[in-house]
Amino acid sequence: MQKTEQKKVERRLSGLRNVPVQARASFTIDAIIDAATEILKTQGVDAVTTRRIAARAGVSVGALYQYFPNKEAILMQISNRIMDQESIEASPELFRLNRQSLDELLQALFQRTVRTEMHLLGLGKDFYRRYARHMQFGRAQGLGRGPVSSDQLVANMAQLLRSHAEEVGEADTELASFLLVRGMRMMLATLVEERPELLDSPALVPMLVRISRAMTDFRPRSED
Amino acid sequence: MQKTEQKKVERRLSGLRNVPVQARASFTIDAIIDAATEILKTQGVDAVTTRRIAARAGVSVGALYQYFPNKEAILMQISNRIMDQESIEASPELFRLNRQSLDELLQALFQRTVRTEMHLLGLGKDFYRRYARHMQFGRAQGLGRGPVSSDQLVANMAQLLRSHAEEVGEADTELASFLLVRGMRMMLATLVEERPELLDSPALVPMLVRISRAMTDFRPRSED
DNA sequence: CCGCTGTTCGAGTTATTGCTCAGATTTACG
DNA sequence: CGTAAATCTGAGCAATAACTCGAACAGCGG
Repeated sequence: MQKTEQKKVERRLSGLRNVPVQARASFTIDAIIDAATEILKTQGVDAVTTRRIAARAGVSVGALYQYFPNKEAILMQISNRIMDQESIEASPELFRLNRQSLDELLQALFQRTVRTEMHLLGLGKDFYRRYARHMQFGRAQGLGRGPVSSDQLVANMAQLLRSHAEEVGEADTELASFLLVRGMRMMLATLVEERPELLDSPALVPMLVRISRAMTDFRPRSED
Repeated sequence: MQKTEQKKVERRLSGLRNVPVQARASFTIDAIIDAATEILKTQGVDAVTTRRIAARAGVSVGALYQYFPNKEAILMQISNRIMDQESIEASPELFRLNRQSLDELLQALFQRTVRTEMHLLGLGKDFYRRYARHMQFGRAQGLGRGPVSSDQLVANMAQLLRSHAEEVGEADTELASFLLVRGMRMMLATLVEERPELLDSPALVPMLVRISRAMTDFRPRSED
């Protein structure tokens, strides 16, 4: 009883069905994820079936369902792993820039975003659209420590904007932070997906900075 | 032979398998689309099966495959119809603003975009993500007459920007127009999808105008 | 009213899928 | 070495899907 309850809680957190206790089980899980990723890359989402995953991973279908409640969970796990990995890599840099120039922080954030989206897109367009793109970050991409949802990230950005009030002014910080975090991500994602060659334009970074300013700078315009 | 070739061409253009010549066939096609739309709205994409569509439309599966090469084509047709309809509605207004203020044109464009995305999202999130969101406009949303692809729309915007050179300056107009057309659409789509309540913020429209300026205004900054 | 073409029918074909479960196998550990 | 827990097996179940095709039916020009 006690143990079953415990497992349920852990399942919630990890997205797994059973938590592996022996080493070989962890290998199996990795093999499954790797196999699924491989099939995804080479044959597309629709080719990712439980049978094929099992075959490629060198295990049986049963083993697969020992740890994943369903096929979707595997695809999501792939997305999550990449996002987690990328945001862990990005965290130190962003944290370092946290209390410094807002522009620099945002630039770094955008650069990381592009990296992540390219990585995810590399796993195939269909997968990207159905699973990766809309997935929210489960952990912080910066600005904080510990697990942080995408909503939380928006909230953190709002607070950051308020703390930079002197160079930002006052207005709808909620809207601004949402567009800054989610909107810009989608914008960059579209760029990555449809016109990757434009990423090399020297005009891009300055433009992004200006867009960020347009989102954050609420001070009355001198020119108007 | 001649006729078969002709049909192939028409299929390409309309996305249909056979072109209806009698009136009842057109009714059937409409009934199919309507039925599919209804199921989509009430039960989600995965519930949209050929059998169910046929049943609800009061026809047989065979009739369905007479006109649509496969199920996807039906879903796409739904997307396309909405986009076509919306852009036809929008065309006069945008054309009228074409040679006037750039800001006003863009504002109108964004407003229309929000409308369209809300309409599409109303058909369900999964459908929106899998079929609608990434679909490019098959016809002009404005700025021109006749069928215009999304790429063409970007090109038109680029030209428009160049024609407004005096208030725009010179730089990467290609990047700017892409972000203005596609990027902004995705940004607004995200807003519509995730935080529709922010659409009512009085800060939104001014912010969008400022963002557009940040994308288009390449003149050297006086403050820098 | 004939005959031709466009249209509709819907049972049947083919295929595959996600997932279960009873039992075999491996590991941990006293 | 023995036993209980963890792990793995894979044939088989149940479900349902997309799509075909030969035959029936309806509209229309002559």
